[in-house]
This record gives sequence, C-alpha cells and structure tokens, in this order.
Amino acid sequence: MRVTEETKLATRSRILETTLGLLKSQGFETTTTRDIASEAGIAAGTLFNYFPTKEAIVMQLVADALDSAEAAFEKRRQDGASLEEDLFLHISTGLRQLRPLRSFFGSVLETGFSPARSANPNDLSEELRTAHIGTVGSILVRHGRESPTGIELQMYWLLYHGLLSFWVADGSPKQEDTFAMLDQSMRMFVNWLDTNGKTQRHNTPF
Amino acid sequence: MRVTEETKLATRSRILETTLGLLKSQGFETTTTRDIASEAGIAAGTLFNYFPTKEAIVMQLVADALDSAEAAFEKRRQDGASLEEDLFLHISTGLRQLRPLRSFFGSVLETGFSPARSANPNDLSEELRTAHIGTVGSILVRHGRESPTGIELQMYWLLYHGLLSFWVADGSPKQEDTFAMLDQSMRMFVNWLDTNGKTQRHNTPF
DNA sequence: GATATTATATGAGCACGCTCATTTAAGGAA
DNA sequence: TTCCTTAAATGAGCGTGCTCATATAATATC
Repeated sequence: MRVTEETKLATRSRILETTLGLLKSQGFETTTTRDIASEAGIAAGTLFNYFPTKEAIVMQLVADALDSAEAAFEKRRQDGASLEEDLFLHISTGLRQLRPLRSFFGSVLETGFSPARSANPNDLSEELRTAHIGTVGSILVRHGRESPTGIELQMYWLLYHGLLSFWVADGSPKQEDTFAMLDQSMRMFVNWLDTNGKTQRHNTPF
Repeated sequence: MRVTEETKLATRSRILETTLGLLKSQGFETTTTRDIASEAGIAAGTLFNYFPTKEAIVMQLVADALDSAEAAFEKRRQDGASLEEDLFLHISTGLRQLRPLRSFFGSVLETGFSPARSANPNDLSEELRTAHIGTVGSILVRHGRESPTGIELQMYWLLYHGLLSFWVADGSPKQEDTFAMLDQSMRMFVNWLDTNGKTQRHNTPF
C-alpha cells in the first residue's frame, strides 16, 4: 500500500482538524484516540503512524497557534511602545491565539513548557521555545539592551510558564486576572533586568 | 467485615510507605497500582477504598513532606536574616524535604500546585497552599510589612510554582541551578513588593 | 450460641492509550 | 498482464487506572 505524499498530508490535516473539533466540544480526557481516528476516517492504529501520542497531536495544534501568534505580534506592535508594553503584547498575542485551545491546553503545559530545558532538543516544544525566546531577544535589542543571558532567559521562561499555568486555571470571566498578572510580571521582570548585576549569592544548602 | 480504626490506619500507612519505596526505585509511570496493592498486602480494588486515585497517594506523600518542612523552617531560621533570606530559606527547606520525591514529584505538580486557585477547596493541595502561604505572610509581617494582598500572593505562588517546575526538570548535578533561580526570584519578588506601592513598610529607615 | 446487620475487602471487568503481527494495495520488472 | 516488492493501513490485543457487584467477617441483637 503506497500512498501519495499528498494523501498523507491530507490525512494528517484531517486528524488535526478532527482533534481540534472534538477537544473543543468534549475536552481532553473524554475525547478518545478511537473517537479521533474514526471521525478522521482511519483505523485506531493508523492514528499512531501520524503522531506518536495523543498529547503530540495537541502539541501540534498549540505549536501552530503560537507560530501564527509570532507573526501577529510583529504586525500589532507599535513603534512608540515601552519594553514592558512590547513584552505584554507579545505574550497576550499568544494567549489570544491560544484562546480556543484553553480548555485542553493544560494537557501539554507541563511536558511542553517546562521552565528547565527539555531533554529532547528535537521536539516541537524546543522549536516553540526557541521561536518565542528569539522574539523576546529581538524585543530587548530593539529597546537598546543586550541579548538576554542564560539566567535571564530562564527567569523569563519561568514567568511565562507560570502565566500560562495561571491562565489555564483562571476562573475570571475573560481571564482578566491573567492579564493583570501578566502586567505585573513584565513590570517585575524588566525592573529585575535593570537592577540585576549587583547581586550577592546565597550558599546552596547542599 | 468490620475492621478497627487502628487496622485501617495501619493499612493506610502501609500503602504510603510501599508507594514511596516503589516510586523511588521505579518512578511514577512504571509503578502500577497493582504493584502497590500487592506489596501492601491488599487486593487491587482495596487500594481505592483508601485513596481516590494513584495521584492522590503521591499528593499525600508530598503534603507530609511539606508539612514537616514548615516546622523545619521555623527551627532553621535566624533572627538577623533579611526578608529575601527568609523567603529563600522557606522554599529551600521545602525542596530539601521534597528531595527524595523529586523524580516523581512532577506527576502532581500541575494538578496540586496550579498558580490559579483550585476549584476544589477541600483537597490536600488547598491545605498545603494555605499552610505555605500562611508562613509567607508571617515572614512578611516579621519583616515589618503588611500581610500580602491577593495579587501579591498570586504573584508569589506563580514564582513558587515556576521554581518547583524548574526544580523537577533541573539537570544540574545537585540542582544548583534551581537555587540560583530561587535566589534571583526572591530578590525580584521583594523588589517588586517594594516598588509596587501596595505594600507599606512600618518602619522606613529614613 | 445463633442469627442478622453492615462496613470493608475482593477481583472480574471496563475503557483507555498504545503496540505490533498481519493484511492490503500501489508501483516496478518481466 | 502477471508477479514481486514494500510502504502504509489495520484491528486484535496488552497493560493500565479505576469501578462495582459480590463475598466476607466483625459486631449487634436476640
């Protein structure tokens, strides 16, 4: 059974669309891989020729959304904005694109967005992180700063991860609380960047 | 079949000890609930008379560790310490107690430590959060500040959650990287508290 | 003691994500 | 056309976390 590349791409797209629809209406836990396969018109096992796990399908949906968010940010940004405003806009644009995925985004948060660097540098989450961080770097440069150092990136990602995690469980009507947190976080981060450097270290207790 | 309260408590303890041992040697995924049950000397189904889910067992182990960490912190703290140092010590004492659980701690991180408030206020994670936050409040008061407001607590928990998440995946030999992040985080947080305008010092130094 | 009551223990069984030996069919060689 | 090769599709089957109808035994009542 040899199938054209075209057919395979079409099947892959059908899986992604089907999954998105089912997850939106039923959530992550109640949508089974058998559901997805049957609605995509393939056998249960065939699904796993296209994606290694159920989570990987969700991760692809997330990666697509965030990919288009990077472009959307470049269009939306204003030249007069402050550093905090640009960082705020960057993240909030991502959240806007992720909005339809919010109800099941939690299923990939911990595996895909961990604040420590992933063990597997070839997967989607690392690409996504690199793209996001790259934009952050260019924002900083645009505001007359050096490219961020390792620990600065780690601190940024820690905050970003925390915000995503907050957003997922945010019970306020339109997630206003998350945006308040985002505002404060970016203010806090920029201030930390500025006052950083004249720091003394604690001894680690081990 | 009526069994004394004593027997039930003993069974419960056996489940917890057995689980801890198996998780340490095999990890979360490869330890099955059937393994736990059989090593604890009960039937597979009986396990779920004692804990609603596999994760709940882990959560109990975590809660016990963090509970003893609260007491350990009170003993370890020094009177001359700065606010940052006390906050650093509080969290690092928790990490020290959690150390043996690190390899499987990730399995309860997202459900038990979400930065947004839990929907279920009666479960272990809410107790744990309340205890931790209570200590944070008393630390702040001890350093001449008011009890933290809602958003201040949320920002704190966001950082704490992020640090735990970093720690779980920290690849550095003794998780030094986490302690460097912790140091920076507390510095950043305290600085934010000060410049935020929402916290007033009782005794400003001038 | 004998019997009834009932809290607890039990394990067969369910639905799940995922695997893998087998089947199917498209493209090449004759 | 006929056979061969092989990439992709298939679905029975595995081990999992967890449920639930049933079995069991400790206590209450007589």
